[in-house]
Order: sequence, then structure tokens, then C-alpha cells
Amino acid sequence: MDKAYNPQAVEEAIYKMWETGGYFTPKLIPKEALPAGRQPFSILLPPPNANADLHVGHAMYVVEDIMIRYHRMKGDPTLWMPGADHAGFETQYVYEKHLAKQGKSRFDFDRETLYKDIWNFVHTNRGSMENQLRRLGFSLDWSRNVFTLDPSIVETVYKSFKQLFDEGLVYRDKRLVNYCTKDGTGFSDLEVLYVERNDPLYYIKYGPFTIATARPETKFRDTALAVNPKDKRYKKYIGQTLEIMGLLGPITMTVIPDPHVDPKFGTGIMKVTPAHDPHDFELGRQFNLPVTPIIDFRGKMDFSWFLSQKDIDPKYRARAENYHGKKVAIVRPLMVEDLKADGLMIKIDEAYTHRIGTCWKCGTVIEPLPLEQWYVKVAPMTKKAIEAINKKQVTFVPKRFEKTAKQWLTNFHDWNISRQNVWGIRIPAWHCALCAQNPTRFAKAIARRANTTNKSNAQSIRLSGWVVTDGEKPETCPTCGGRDLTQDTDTFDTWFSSGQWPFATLRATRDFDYFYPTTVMETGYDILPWWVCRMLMLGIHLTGSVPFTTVYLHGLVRDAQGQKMSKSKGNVINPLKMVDQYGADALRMALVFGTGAGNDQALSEDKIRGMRNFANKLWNIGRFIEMNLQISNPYDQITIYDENMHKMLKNPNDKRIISQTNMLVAGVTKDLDRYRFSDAAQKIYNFTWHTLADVHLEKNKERFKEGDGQAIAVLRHVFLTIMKLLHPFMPFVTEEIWSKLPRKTTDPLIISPWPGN
RNA sequence: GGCCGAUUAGCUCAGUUGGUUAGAGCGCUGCAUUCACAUUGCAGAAGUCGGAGGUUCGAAUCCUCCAUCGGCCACCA
Repeated sequence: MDKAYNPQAVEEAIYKMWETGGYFTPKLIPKEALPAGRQPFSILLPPPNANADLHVGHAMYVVEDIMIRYHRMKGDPTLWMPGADHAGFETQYVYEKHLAKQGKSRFDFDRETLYKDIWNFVHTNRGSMENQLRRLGFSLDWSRNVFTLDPSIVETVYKSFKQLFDEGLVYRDKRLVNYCTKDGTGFSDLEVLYVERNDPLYYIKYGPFTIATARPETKFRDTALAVNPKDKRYKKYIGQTLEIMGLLGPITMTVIPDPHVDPKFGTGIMKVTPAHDPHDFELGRQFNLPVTPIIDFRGKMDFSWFLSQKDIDPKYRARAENYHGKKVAIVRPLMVEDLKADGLMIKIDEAYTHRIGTCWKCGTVIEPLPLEQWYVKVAPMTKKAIEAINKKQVTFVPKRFEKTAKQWLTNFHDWNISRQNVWGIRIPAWHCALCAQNPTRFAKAIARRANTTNKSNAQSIRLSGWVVTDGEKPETCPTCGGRDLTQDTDTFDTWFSSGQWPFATLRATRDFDYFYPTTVMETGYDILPWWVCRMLMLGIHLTGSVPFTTVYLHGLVRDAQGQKMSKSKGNVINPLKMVDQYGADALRMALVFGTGAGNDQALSEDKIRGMRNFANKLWNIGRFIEMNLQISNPYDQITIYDENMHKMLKNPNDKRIISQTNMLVAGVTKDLDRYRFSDAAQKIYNFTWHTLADVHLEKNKERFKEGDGQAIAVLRHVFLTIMKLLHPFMPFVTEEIWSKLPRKTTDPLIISPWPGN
């Protein structure tokens, strides 16, 4: 054995040995044939983006590898399934940047070409992410590798959508969507990132009133004024229709009551713009106000409704033309000047701060815009998910996230699953041109079928000519027989498909019966609402059972000072670079050691170096044993420790270390069963270094040198036991040392039985 | 405004059924180098466990209040 452990020299070969040896693939012994106490154990790797390199956060999946390797050694049929995510919008975003570098944009291509190009782009890059997972030593069953766009996955997603549609849990509605005008797509509520911002609050004269607004540009399409019904100042105006002078001439609008209006804010009067504010939109539905947009999907002001009118005052025409087609941010100051010129600007409060929705990806201000989209009615599903949590069908580690999850599930609004992206699973819904063109005919069809049809048809009729299938294009419209059917151009929110990941993947690999529900879902707490809650609600609803029985959440990996890692700060730790430099085991151990579940952690290179030193310490204990075995006789029976030897031990040092080892085994096993990985790691570390090496080994050196067979046998037994306990944490160095020391079996460490059974 | 977390040695953090002199990693100080390992060993310094009350035979741990710092959520136009 070399003087120092050199991970670079051995890790690749060891991983290859594991992988080609088939050790990652579980043996599906029938459950009734399993030994007592053994049961299937499974984890699905949260699929990383197929197109991107791993970041250090992904290395936290080491927690999963620890559980997987532990259960594999215990003899449970153990599955860790790898996967890759097409990451719809995110990948398209990256690809568009890639196109921009070539001076192109996505609009230079037709849909099919663009999809194919992105497909190729992703598949060129995909292998690197998977190899990085191998570099980290993750014992994933690559024979079951799945991709979110695999036909079998897509098939399940189609079927689920159809089922939800048939059950009336999917519907189409035109309402305000969180729209990014730069990226050209809508988002669900979860994807809007709210940021604190300082904007002027404008006080504008509105007929007899003054209103305060941060968005003066929408005033052209105000359709009402709202006041609190309890506000004595304005109570008398409720129900009145007023003519109000605006920048483009007079507008008439009604004063409506709204208990949400805060009399203390601004002047206590709120202008209502149903087309551009979610709350106003709701008021619009309540009071039958028209939805009249003035901002288009590119974020530009659209005055065509005004300019198309006849006999417009030239002054107003000039104004409208000046604003028309310009971005909101440009028009706002122009308007402010015009308001001042007309004497309508009362005052401007520059110190106004509020929270504004931005695109989580590009930072553009999100515009609420009226758009027809597919929605999932979540209430029936979230209710079941909450019940499952209450009944402890699923438990959380740490426990506090149970409350968080329930809060999320309670507060979910209906979920917009339509995205205006190309890269994704296209929604299997077709629109009938005939039904759309001929509402009368459509209405007759409704009347004719109203009493006789099944639920499914009734639903499709309600959706004015939309036909949903489980993937195939329908030949004719079931309502009117029309043949002019066009598929929705939108794709699913990736979370809609990944929310079905547990049963979609296990069906794809035909493991559903054996491994569903999976045992543990391990991921970062930051995607609890996006992913974990969605999997719970969709999984329970669509399969009748929770998709996993334990949720373990880890925290974010931050830099040495606890700062969030970011490219701009330059404090990003590249996990692969750390693996190159210190070995995968060092990085793995550093991420687990001293880290509480669900808590963010500060990771420093010093810490990784410290764990590299620990690997070297192990190596040298191994080396010491190997050298002493050569002095005595490595194949002498007495050097093979067995349980019966315990009774024969004469030397108190040997007795003590054996007893300490047994306590260690018990402690580590208990910690692992309780998901206390840090505790287990620290126990092994301290025992190895400070009990075994510093004390036992030093005190008994003379005995080893003299070739005391019993002393050496005990030492080796203790050390090999440590190798087993530590293998889930530091698989490479333990496997390598294991291979260097003579032992009873030729099996690799990865499948050697867990001690203490 | 609501919810959740954090506050323990210079730094980063463990400390889950409340129990003897409070722990780790890194850093620091002194000594040691043909001995498995300097990616080392030995010795050591260093904490009134954020503050104030309370419960208890006993509190870093449970309760109340306060302070500071974070995170997440919410339709203040």
C-alpha cells in the first residue's frame, strides 16, 4: 500500500467494478420470501436538469446514497433510480441564450425544428451530468435510468391529464396569468418572485376624487372605482356613474364597494383595471366589468382600440400615437408629463415601497395579462394530501416541514399548467374550429346532449370545443363531427409532469407493484411546494396511495461564511473540482458531517480538506494492519476474528475495544434508522481517530510488533467493522481498503452484510 | 400582517424523550520528525449555551416575554 491514499488513482475503477458487477440493481425477491425484518427500500433521485452540470447542492444527494448503501448492506431489496429532467422552460431559456450568441432567436424556427434542435442540444450535454453523479460515487441503478420525455413517462402524463379532465379537475379558463413579456410565457403563482421595490406613487385627479396608483399606465382601461363600503367619506358615491376626465378625454365609470379597499391607503379610493390586476379582475367578475387590456403580450402599450375610433380630438390622437407600441416603462414618464400638463397630477410620493412580481428566471416584471389556460382544480387533491399527512401516511424529517407542507397545501390556488414553451410535453388537447366559429350550433349540441351524455362529454362540451385525448390526435370533433382540429400549442408546466414522477417512473420500469410507494423522498426544502407537495397530491389522487412514506429535506449549501453561492459573488464551490482535488469521499463526508437535517450549511474547502485527511488516516490504519499481518501470517486462522473469539479474549485492551466497537455499531445503526446522518458520521470519525488510532493502536503497538495474533485479529476485526459502517458515507476509500486486506469473503464491501445483525 | 428558523469556543456548526466537569471540524499556542500517517502525534488555551423571568431536585434542552439576524408566504392599489 502506498504511503498516502490517492483517490484519483482508484475511484474510477472502483465505480466501474460496482456498476459492471451489477451491485446497483436490486434483486426483486418476492416480498413474502424476504427474511424477517427485510423489506424493499427505494428512493427516486430528484432528476437533475439533463442539460446542466451538477452544482454542489446536487452533491447533497449523498444523503440518499447513505440510506441506499445502508439498506443494501442490511439485505433489503434496494432501488435508487436515476433520472434526468428536460426542465422545460429553464432549458429553453438556456437554448435561447445559445441562439442569441449566434444572432438568432427562437422565432427564426418553426416549432418542430426548434424542438428537434433543443432535443439534440440536450442530448449532447446529457451524459456529463450522469457521469458527474458517478464521480460522486452515487450507487444509482443505471439500468433503470429515465428521462422526463421518455415515451412511457409522457404516456402517463397524457393519461393523467385526460383522467383529471374527465373528472372535471382540469378546466380551461381565461383569467389573468402571471406573464413574462420577455420570455413569452405564463407561469403558476409559485414561479413569481416577489421583490421589494421603490416606485413613485402617483396621486391623480379622478373627477371629484383623487386616487393613488403606482401603475398610471393602466388608467386608460379603468372600468370602475372602488371604495370601502364602510368609508363614510365615499359611501354616498357607491352605485353612481361618473364621468371622469382622462388623458384621452372623458371616461365613464361606476363606483363600486369593495371591503378589501383600505381607507387609510392613499386616498381610500382604488381604481379598478380588470385586465391588469388580479384583484381587479375578481372585482370585474363580481360586478360584470369588461376586461379590456391595454398592455400586450410583448409588454407594449396597445392603443389600437382608441386609434381605430373616428372623430378623435387631434390632441388625444397625438397622445395615443405617442404611447402606442411603446414599453410600459417608457410610456409611464410620458404620461406623467401629460398628466402634469393637464393639471391632473396632484402629487408624487417618491418614497413608496411595495412588492412587485418578477420573472424568477430573467427578472422582468411580471404582467398579469388575460389569457386562456388550462387549470388544475387543486382543492379535492390538496384535501387528500393533508389527510394523508394527518394520518401519518407520510412523515417529514425534520418534523417542522410537516406544518410548512400543510400550509402550502391549504393555500394552493388552482394551478395554471399551460406554458407557452416549445420544449416540453405538448398538451394533448385539440380545438375544434367549427365549434368555435359556430357557437349556436355548439349550444344546440350542448342542449341535445345535456341529459344523455356521460360526465366526460359534458365536460368537453363545457369547454367550448376542446377535445382532450390521452395522446392521439382525434379524427373528428365528438361534439360537431368537424375535422378541423388544431392541437393546443402550449406545453405542460414541468412540475405537472414531474409531480407524477414516482408512479410514472416506476410504471416505466415495471417496478410499480414492487416499489410503490417509495420509501423516502429526499430533496432540498426549497422545492417542497413546487415538487413534494405536487407529488403528494397528484400521487394520492391518481394512484390512491401516497408516493412515498418519508420526506427527508436537506438545506442549502452555502459558502464558508454562510453566504449564498452565486456566480456574481464568485464564491461557487464546484463539486467536481473538489472531487478532483480531495476525492469524492472527502466531499461527501464534509457535506454530512456536522449538518443538521433541513438546515442550511456553510461549506468550506478547509472542511473538505479535513475529511480528505480522515480518508488518509483510514488508509494508514489499513496500511499498518497490512504490514503487521505480513509479520505474523495473514492466513493464520487466528488472525480471522470470529464471534466465538470474544469469550477467549484475555487482554483487557482487546476486550475494551471490542465492546466499544459493538456500542459503535449499535449507535450508528440507530442513527441511520433515525435519519441522523451527521451523528452517525461523527461517531465513526471520533471512534476511528481518537479511540482506535490514538488510543488502542498506540497502546498496543508492542503487541502487534511481537506478532500477537489475537491482538492483530481484534484490530483487524474492529477496523473492518468500521469499513462497513463507514462505507455508506465514504464508499471509495473503504472499498479500496477492504480489497487490500485479506478476509473470509471475496465479495466487495458494497454488498457485505451490515454488522450487528 | 402570518408562519418558520437561528442566536452554543476566534470561524462554521452538532447537541430529539431535561441529568454527572457542554461537544466536533477548522483555526490558534507549545513541543515532537528515521517509528502506519506532518494529509501526523502529544499537550494546551478558549464558551456566564442572545437577554429577562418561570417550571423542576436539576434547564443549552420545556414555558412566557424581549432583542437581533435570516427564510418563506400574503391581492397595500
